[in-house]
Amino acid sequence: MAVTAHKVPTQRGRPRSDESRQAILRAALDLVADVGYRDMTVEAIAARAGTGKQTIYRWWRGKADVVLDAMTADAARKIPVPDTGDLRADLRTFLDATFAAARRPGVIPVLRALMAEAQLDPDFGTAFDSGLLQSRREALATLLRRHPDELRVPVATAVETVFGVMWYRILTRRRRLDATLTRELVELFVR
Amino acid sequence: MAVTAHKVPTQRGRPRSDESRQAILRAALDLVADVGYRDMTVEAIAARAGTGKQTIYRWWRGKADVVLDAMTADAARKIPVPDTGDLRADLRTFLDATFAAARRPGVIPVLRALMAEAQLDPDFGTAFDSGLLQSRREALATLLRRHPDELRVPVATAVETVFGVMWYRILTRRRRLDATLTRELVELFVR
Amino acid sequence: MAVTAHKVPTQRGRPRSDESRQAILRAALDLVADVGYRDMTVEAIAARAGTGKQTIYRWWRGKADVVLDAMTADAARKIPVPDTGDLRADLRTFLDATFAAARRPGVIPVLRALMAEAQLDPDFGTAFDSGLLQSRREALATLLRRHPDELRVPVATAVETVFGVMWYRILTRRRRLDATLTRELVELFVR
Amino acid sequence: MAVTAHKVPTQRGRPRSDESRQAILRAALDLVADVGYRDMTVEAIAARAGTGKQTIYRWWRGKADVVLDAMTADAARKIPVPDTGDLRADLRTFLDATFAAARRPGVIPVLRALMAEAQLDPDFGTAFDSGLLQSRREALATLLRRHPDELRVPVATAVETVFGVMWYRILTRRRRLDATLTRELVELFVR
DNA sequence: GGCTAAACGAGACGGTACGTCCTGTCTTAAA
DNA sequence: TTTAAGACAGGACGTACCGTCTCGTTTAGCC
Repeated sequence: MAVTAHKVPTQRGRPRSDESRQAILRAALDLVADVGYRDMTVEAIAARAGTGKQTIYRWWRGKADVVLDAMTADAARKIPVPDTGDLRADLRTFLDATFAAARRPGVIPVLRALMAEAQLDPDFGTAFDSGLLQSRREALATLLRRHPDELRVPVATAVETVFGVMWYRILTRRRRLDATLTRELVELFVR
Repeated sequence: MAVTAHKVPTQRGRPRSDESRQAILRAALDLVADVGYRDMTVEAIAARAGTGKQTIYRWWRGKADVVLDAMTADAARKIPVPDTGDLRADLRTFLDATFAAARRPGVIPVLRALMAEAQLDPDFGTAFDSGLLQSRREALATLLRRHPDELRVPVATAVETVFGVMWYRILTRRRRLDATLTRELVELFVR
Repeated sequence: MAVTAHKVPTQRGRPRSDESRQAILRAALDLVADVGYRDMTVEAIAARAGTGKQTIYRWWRGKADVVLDAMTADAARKIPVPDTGDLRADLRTFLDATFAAARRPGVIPVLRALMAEAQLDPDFGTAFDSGLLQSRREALATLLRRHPDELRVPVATAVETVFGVMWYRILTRRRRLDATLTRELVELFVR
Repeated sequence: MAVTAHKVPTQRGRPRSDESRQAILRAALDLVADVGYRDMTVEAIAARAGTGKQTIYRWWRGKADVVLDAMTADAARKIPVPDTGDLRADLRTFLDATFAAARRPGVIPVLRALMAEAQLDPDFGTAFDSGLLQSRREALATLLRRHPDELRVPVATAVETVFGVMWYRILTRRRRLDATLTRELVELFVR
């Protein structure tokens, strides 16, 4: 077989600095915690990261994109979809893990900021929904679809309701996402 | 001696112009519809209303406050809390009316903007939650508390879940708030 | 002779408050001293005088007018034009008195403010020149005109030169207006 | 080793735009002529120059500074100090040139504005006096100091008196600065 | 090792809105 | 009719960021 190198144009010029990239993501998360998302500016991110503003605009579309990237990059957020054959147990496991992830320090302010930005910037809203939100919905839907007969409502409705109450508590800073809520939701949805 | 000496401090100076007030509220709603909440500025509200900026800042804390006021002032938003003794019927009536109010033209963009602002501005968030949101929760809670034994979950959880799924659909611009959702929710919560 | 009241139309309504008038003039002078003419506002004058802004605008055209009024009202500023027959003596007396008046506390800042305003506001400039400045020039001209032959330059030039050096020192906050200057000027102009 | 290690700190960032600088100075002079110094705003300068307001505030302290810069930058204002050995001739030459410079179109309104601002803003006053005014005084003092015995008054007094009458005519918009005044002043000061 | 090219930091740029301040006018009740 | 009070439309202030640009510098692959 012929070896055609024509497809990789061997990038020229100085490569992207991963050091800067990480400093920016780190600075963004720090600033959300320090001054809040609203008062965090691209200039402040650049200043704290020790980079130029242009470096941020070169790789992201704005501060919302940076924060979303920082959040997504956090690999520890992976939540497994259990499959023991027992819907109640699987659902309980999934919800406990989901809520635990949201309770990790610093996560809720970021989620609130991202959801807010999604309302204000249509493009970001689309990206946010079809990215982070959709992946969560898919995970839960996959779990629920294995036992459709045991549910009191269609899978799609169940998914929106579960994440609905979760986001409602996050956005209104009301009650915690804890085991009690898990128990109540399991009881609610499973026949 | 008779009671009523309770000081009416004889207002001094030129009274507030109700004409300006209404022009401002109107301009704000128009602008949300025209350019979106994010791109609406206090300057633009003042310009369209034919007032000075100072008149806005004198009576409101910022554009979010104006929009909230404009929305709240709309008296047609009153949703009655039915009490026929039949939980399913009452709940169905209440949800249908609630969803219908939300579906009125121009309402959803405003709700999205207010919820976004509530995330970005802590003070506004508090005002928004303990105002508009709380009044809705109270209404539904009042309805549900009449039949605690027929619910699968505590009243508080039911309330948050119902408004959770409603807001989730609003914020993610997903499926409509319609009779189907009403039916599913009634089935879900009522034993 | 008959007493006909027809010429005094017996003014109706509340008479002008002289108390307010004096409070305003006083407040204006105080404020020039406290914060400087530039940072003195009509609002501040009204506030310090305990009057409404309208009362100021009803009787004066702006803060410059108030200050000019306050300065002019100060009757102690009257400078006599001596006439002993001795030009040198008369001139010396006049200049000493003129310089002494200018040296009184608080006078120079006010003069500087008025001359500045005269540059910025053409109307005020005209009023200022044909009022305060002109009366001073007339006084000196009257004095000098009695001895035209003893002067090295025409009266008009002498007048402008004398007040020129006086104002130059005032406006540039340079050397004091004192007896040395008087002596030098007398020597300069009188043959 | 050779001397010259004296750190030229390798300028960083985008260099100042000389195009913008000149556009701003030009716009300022135009506006003084068009609407007068008082009604000229920084915003209008920026608008006419096609720059941002920040660019003005980055390099000048306000409109007075800009106008002073524009006036000073005009190199044609250089007035030589003649030295023929003949005081009367030298003085006449100097004064004629000085007055001619002041009579150039557009100059007097600017001078009046600057002197006014010098009264209102203490910092600007200091800068103005120790800059433009001082350099003029020095020039004339240099000329006069060569012939102290021929003067009727001390050099310092003569200087202040000459510029005094000049400024008095400028500020009161009275008689022109012309050859007649030159002749009279020479006659006045030179023994 | 020199050359080309992209990314980098720095920071000035044109622009926009901010929230404040003051102007001069007005509208009220009280004197 | 004037007064104190204070709201009003208007408009400039000086600041803060936006997103873009233009510098000199750095770091890579290629010849």
